[in-house]
Amino acid sequence: MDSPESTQPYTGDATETVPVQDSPVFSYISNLSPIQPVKEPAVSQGFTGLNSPPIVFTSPRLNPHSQSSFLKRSQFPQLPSAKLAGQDGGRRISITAADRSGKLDGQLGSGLNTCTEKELDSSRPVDGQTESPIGCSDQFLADVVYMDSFDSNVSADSSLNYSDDIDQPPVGVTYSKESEGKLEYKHGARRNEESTAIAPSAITKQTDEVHKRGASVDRRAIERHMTPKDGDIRGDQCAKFKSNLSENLALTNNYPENLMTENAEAGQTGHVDDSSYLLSKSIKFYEGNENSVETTGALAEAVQTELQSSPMAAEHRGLFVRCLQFEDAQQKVITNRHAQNPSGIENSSRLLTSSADREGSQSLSLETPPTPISRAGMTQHMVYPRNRGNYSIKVPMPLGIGLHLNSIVSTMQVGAGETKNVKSSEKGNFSIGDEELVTPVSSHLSENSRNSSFLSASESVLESADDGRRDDHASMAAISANSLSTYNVKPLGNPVLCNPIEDQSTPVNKRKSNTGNADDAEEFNKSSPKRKRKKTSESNDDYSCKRCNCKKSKCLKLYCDCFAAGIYCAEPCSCQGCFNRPEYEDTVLEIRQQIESRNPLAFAPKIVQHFNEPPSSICVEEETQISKSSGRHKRGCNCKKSMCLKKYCECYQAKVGCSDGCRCEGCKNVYGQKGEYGLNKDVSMQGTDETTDGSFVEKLEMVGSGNVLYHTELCNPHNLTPLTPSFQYSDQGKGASKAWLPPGKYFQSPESGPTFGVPCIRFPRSPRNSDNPDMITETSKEILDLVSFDHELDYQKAGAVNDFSSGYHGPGNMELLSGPPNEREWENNLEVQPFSGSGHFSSASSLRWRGSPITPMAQFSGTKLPQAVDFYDDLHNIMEDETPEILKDTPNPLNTVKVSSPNKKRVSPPHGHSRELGSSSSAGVRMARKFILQAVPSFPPLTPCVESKNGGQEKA
DNA sequence: GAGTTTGAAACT
DNA sequence: CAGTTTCAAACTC
Repeated sequence: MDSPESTQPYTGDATETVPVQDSPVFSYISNLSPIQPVKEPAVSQGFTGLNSPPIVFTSPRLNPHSQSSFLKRSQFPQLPSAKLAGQDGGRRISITAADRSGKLDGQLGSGLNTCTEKELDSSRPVDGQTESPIGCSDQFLADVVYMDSFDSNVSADSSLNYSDDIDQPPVGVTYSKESEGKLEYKHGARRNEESTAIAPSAITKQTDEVHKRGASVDRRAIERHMTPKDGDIRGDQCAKFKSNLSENLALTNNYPENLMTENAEAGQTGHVDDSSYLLSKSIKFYEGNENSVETTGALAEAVQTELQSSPMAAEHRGLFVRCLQFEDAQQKVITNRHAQNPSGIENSSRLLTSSADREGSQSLSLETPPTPISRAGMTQHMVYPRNRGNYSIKVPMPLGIGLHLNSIVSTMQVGAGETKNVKSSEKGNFSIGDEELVTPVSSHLSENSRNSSFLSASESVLESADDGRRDDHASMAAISANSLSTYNVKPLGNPVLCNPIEDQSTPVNKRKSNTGNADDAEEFNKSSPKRKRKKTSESNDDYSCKRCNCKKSKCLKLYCDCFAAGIYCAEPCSCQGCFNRPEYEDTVLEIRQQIESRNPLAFAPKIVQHFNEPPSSICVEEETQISKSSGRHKRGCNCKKSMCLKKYCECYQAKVGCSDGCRCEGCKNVYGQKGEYGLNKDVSMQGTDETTDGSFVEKLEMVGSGNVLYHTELCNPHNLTPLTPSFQYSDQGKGASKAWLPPGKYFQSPESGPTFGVPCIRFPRSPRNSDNPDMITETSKEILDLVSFDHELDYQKAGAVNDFSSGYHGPGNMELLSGPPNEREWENNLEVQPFSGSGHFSSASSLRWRGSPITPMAQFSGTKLPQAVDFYDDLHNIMEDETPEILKDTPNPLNTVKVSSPNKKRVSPPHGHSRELGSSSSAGVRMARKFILQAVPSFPPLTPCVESKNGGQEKA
């Protein structure tokens, strides 16, 4: 692909790179617009302010070139302005362009705009934005696509947009209004640049008007555009987008001036819906929830296609790349949809795409249809959007970040093509179940219903899962497993992971009791959960994904397995009055935040893997071989009568042994009794005894290690913690960790990877991001370590090793930053698990972290989430290079979350340890902290990898 | 499928 | 933080 650089001259990014300035183009541009210099600062600020937005944008997968270009672009919006020269700022110009540009730009731009607005908001303390920084990150993500897609041109445009946004307080401030104006505005920006680059003079006129419009635009307008057809829109969008793109490109090349015009005319009409759709999405993100990313991804695909065919492709390489990233996912999704849901049901694309698709990471959201309600069946589990409030990322993360279990599931489903119809979601309209909740929800409802569609989970795939499918999905499952806690998706490789199908099926096993009751639930669940459940359950082993049967909790309490797992209730659920549905996204998020505020670890994966331990040792017990996984329950059980031999026991249910953290009486857990755990490993462990929550956990790593763990957690909603992507870090022991996780996994699946990948971090936790420890690469581990020590302290007691709940991070980070390192030695961690006398695990080894979507961190904008693929390298770069700065810069995410680091003990950073990370141990450590700060917060955000890379590259 | 048991989550 | 209540899953019949 072309390097952005090549395009740069074209766009006139002169500001960014010296070379560009030197270039004739630059000189030309400069001549055109004297003003340029002025804007530059603004633009740069915007980005900087954003913190890591740029990073976010970049997709992990992006090739370095593209990334670099991206960065440049972002940084140098000037060109456009310069072109416009006479005009005030790049803003107007871009705006006008938007008008003209029409849809294409609009689409791309929409994402961008939102982002910019958010950025503006973020930058402005005053603004009343309720949204968390995270939202911004999401936006950025969306934007990223846009930017990437257009190399030089785009970059310029993007830059313009940002600058504009920045300049314009009003828009940025009230993001609520954007609708049309934004669309146009945004869209225009990109095109403008293109056109402007060529024929700057033409553009300027309308800019003012456009700009005005944009400022005043109403979100409503956007929503309007998002009609039911939105679902279909996606498909159309792609096509339109492609066509437009191609046209634009052609025009641009030959007749730049014409391009503007055409776009304005044709593009607008044709794509209005799309753009609006995108816009709406972006808005949502902005608000904190939805991802525009998906949309953008779809667009990107289209663009890519276009590019490939078109001569211009070379120039737009960046775009192409992005498209590729999203492409797979989308395609899959689309394919699935069509195949399964002619109607255009959406998928919960958010989830990572099948592991098979590496690229898929993004795929997540791409597909989400605009349709308000549901996406058809796609995924059983929808993950919550993270952004709102603290929640980490939403969908945007297409790639990785945001994956929740649901997403994972969905993706798997999608990949398999198995997806079945979803229940209510498809219906489009469904009655809300609960009156009671309704009140609070109601307000959101309208919007949610519309928007929520993105999230809606469809389900069912699981059931269908045949064995064969399962295999295919296995990867998905793995991913999901990872994601459970974090978002990380595992790549296919793991057989261990539960099959998604199975997981889902599990629910069946669980209970049927209420099936018929739920009023609302029934509606939602029209599909007969029972059948499915039975099938799946039967076929599957004990584990299966359970579905809830809540009657009184509205599925908004941790009593609800679905809710606890960070997934939306789906068909299989027999819940009554369920509010844990995409339609009630806002409510769900709010409640979730509340819960997390009380207990940051609430959504953290319950099962953590002990770092040191081998993934699993197999012991024969009882009839079958029982694998005693190294995993342990985060908080431990409290069984008194079941002797930990029944599923009443969470440890047993998760198929993990009881640990010292358990308070059970008469433990006879076949997977490992209380006293047994840790004996082998560490002597230190013994001392710990039952620490309260968390202490024990710390030692453990997130799931990932053993197959058993994966299955259990992954499959079990409980285990899933999409929202809180936790990472785990395994630690220092790189080798050890690796052993667990096949490196290949990380890298291979882009899907998982990038976004989650790493680390994702769990995450990505999500999902939940990510969590698979396995997923984490060494680098990630390193990062994690760094982070971990920060967090560990706080978390240790919390026990939520994995979670990243925002709260934790915040405090944790704070402490780390300000605070001294700690007392504990990291070094010990690796091999020994240090439970320090305190009984807490040693931080180092445990590294865990979690990024909960919610975490304030997200606010940061996404920091960088490492992504699977290049992620590793990037991390190094980041760690060493920029990351720290960014982290520093970024405001601390403090969160609302309370931190309770129970222990508040601090672990000393692994001075000695510093992993290999960059080679520089000490430096690495430092870096790590910084990195962590950002990373953690932003965790959900998304495309860590890219950012990291970029950062590293840039510095380089 | 109804009812009971169990233990986590939530509440006080 | 401990005790109690609420809740839903697990289990039994």
